[in-house]
Amino acid sequence: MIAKVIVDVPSRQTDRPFDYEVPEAMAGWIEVGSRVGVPFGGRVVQGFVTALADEADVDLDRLKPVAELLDPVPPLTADLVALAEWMSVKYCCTWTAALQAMIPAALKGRAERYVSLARERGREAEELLPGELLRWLQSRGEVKLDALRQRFPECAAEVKEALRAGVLAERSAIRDRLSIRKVLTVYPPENREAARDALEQLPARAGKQRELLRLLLEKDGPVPLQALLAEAGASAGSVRALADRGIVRIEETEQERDPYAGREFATTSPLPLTEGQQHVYEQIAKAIESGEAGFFLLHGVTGSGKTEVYLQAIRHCLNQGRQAIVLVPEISLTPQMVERFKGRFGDAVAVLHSRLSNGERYDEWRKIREGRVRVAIGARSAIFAPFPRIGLIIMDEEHEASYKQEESPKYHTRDVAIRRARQHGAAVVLGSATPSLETYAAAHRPAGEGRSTALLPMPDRVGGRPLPPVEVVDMREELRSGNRSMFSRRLHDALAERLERGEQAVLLLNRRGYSTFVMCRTCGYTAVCPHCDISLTYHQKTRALRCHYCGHAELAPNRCPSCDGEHIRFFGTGTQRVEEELAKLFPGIRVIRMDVDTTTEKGSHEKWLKQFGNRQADVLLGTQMVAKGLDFPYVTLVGVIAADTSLNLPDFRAGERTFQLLTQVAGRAGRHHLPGEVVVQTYAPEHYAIEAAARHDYDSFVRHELRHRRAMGYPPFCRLILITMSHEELPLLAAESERFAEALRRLAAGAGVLGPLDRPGPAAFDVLGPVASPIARMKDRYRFQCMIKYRGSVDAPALVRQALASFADGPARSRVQFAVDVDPQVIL
DNA sequence: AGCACGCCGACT
DNA sequence: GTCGGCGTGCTC
Repeated sequence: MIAKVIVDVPSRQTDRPFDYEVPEAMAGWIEVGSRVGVPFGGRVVQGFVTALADEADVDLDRLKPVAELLDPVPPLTADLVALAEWMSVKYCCTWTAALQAMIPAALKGRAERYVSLARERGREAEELLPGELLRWLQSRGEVKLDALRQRFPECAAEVKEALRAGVLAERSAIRDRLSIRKVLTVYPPENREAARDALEQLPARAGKQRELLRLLLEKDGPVPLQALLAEAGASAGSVRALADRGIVRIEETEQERDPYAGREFATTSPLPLTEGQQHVYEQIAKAIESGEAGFFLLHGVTGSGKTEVYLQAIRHCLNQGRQAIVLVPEISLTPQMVERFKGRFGDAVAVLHSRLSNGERYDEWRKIREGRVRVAIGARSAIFAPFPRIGLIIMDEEHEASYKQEESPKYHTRDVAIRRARQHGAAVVLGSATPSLETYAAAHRPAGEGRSTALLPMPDRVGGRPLPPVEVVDMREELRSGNRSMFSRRLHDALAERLERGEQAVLLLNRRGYSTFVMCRTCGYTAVCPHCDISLTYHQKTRALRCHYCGHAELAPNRCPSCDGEHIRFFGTGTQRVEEELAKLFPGIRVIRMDVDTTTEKGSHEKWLKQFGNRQADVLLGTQMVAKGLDFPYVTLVGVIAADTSLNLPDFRAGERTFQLLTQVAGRAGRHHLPGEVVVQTYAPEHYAIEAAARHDYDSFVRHELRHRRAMGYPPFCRLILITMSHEELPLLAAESERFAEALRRLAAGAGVLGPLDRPGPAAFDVLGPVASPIARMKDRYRFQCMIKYRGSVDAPALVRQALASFADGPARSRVQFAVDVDPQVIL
């Protein structure tokens, strides 16, 4: 039998299946999706089996056998292997990169090399190797090559020679980054009578052993060694002594790292659905029952009770014997959200989010793979949950930019979800109060043009509570009337009122555009990274200037390096300044500040929210992360400090992002019995994104925005591919990128689709550029980019792949690096 | 990505 | 005259 294996070597040249012979002993175990170690170019690398075949494509004498099978249960299912191939085609990435994105980091194995003395070569070994090294090897048998290198760094030449001569035998194997956590567990004696006798017979001076045994006899099952020691105040030696007497047993057992262990989740039962919810639920339920893929846009205002619909749809899906995936943006995977799902489905839920350690994430993932849970809830990578029969995929806050992965493979979770649903005949529910324009367009497209997405509107809030009134404050007006503070009089008064009434406020600092750079007020000098064309950001904690892109760090200067002036200013994180201002205006005010600085620590996010929920603070101040999914009954005021900072970004989605953020944060106020209000400060009160957000008017926003997008030729009226090219030498890069753009145009012309978007005909393909990238240099490499705009039935990724292929060869020294971003979400 | 094979400068 | 620099090319 032959296994086709994609090896984990991320290069375009090796990104195709290689053939290996399957040894007899593995035949019954190896499957499509198995992770294997295979000899490749003189070492063992990790790979995934993508197919099994009877015959090889190469000469049999070139075939090598699979060296090892790494897991008894394949980590990937066959449909995931196929999905990875689809991703590599659609996103112009390697197949192996797509496969790697599907498994937890703990399984990203690295080859480890072992050496031992070859048998019957003792004499030669004595000649070649220093005596000390030889004796070390003899006493240990097989050792890790790394360990040997560390122990005898000066013997490199001798060891190499011995390896070459075959005097030292070498073996390599893939080792997981992390094994299943093993805990030593103490098993109490099974025969209580005998144990009691043993207790009597323990020597009088073995006090600790006596104590331990007595404790153990009170338990009715095995006890983790560490817990027992802590309880008895004993050392491991005394337990070992008991074990040596044959009274107790110590064994290694696997332990689950359950991050939610020991937490009680109040069980919740289904709430009665409103008429609107019921209608939506029935449509989704019908789609699940049909067993065919179905797509829905659940367009529901904040507070319309989408989550309850999700929960009941999932219940229905589970009742059909199928599994469900719930996707949420990382930032809104709050404890509140998790509690709701755990409360409804208990232990049938696995939770995957970025705050888990690698080990915890691996354990949650194994629950999925081994069929111990039936619901997976998590951020974008949860779309790869290895379930066998998915019935429902829910994608909450569908418009969130974080669903696009910004590293290769640069996939969009929405597209992958739709593809996976097709494979499983599952229903996809995209939920949002502010759907992305792409999804909105898909749901309003006439039937028969592309995928058909059914629109499920939920325009009413549960309980009929009105959306909070939004007041827009013109900050230019404030300035004109002499208020130079960052708080308008209106927001100031509203805050004072909450403090007086003992209610709470959420303040959002739209931090995009606010940076933390350093500038000299005398000469205008700003600190920039020596390797990248980008300002350095200031980190107050370490007083360091740091580059976000390459990690370069330096100490912040006290005087201006350029003019030696003293007026060098650090523009601290925006939230810090707001916090200071609040303390000045309202002495004694209790503020919780949530931004990257205060939430990096594990669990800190949860801690702050809990404090705020317990009303231990008056104000929750933060960036984007306070806008999403929070639900606190005493929040009656939401303030947005500067609504338009994100409006002026040079990105065609700036308006859409601003509208979404404002709508979302406004939804945080007055969710319960106390009525809420929202104050939005801006320098552009007449902008349609701000006006529409203030009126809670999605339709009006979309009409404006679509008109704008059509005029400018942007999605959803076309699609984009951004290609970034980089090289150390600018002239070479300029010439090569020009050549690449030409190659693309030639290919498109050959396919008969080259031309601007307004070109007549069913398809168009336009190549803009090359131009210098917005970040023109990164990690000492210059960067140029081409933007492709296309519409209609063009296989644009295929054209890009073809063009790329012709640039793969040529002198390696002068090879330009290409990065392809299909459907880019951030154009900066 | 590694690792080996292959052609030109500073050493025993 | 050799050791080793890393430039190119292949890996079932």
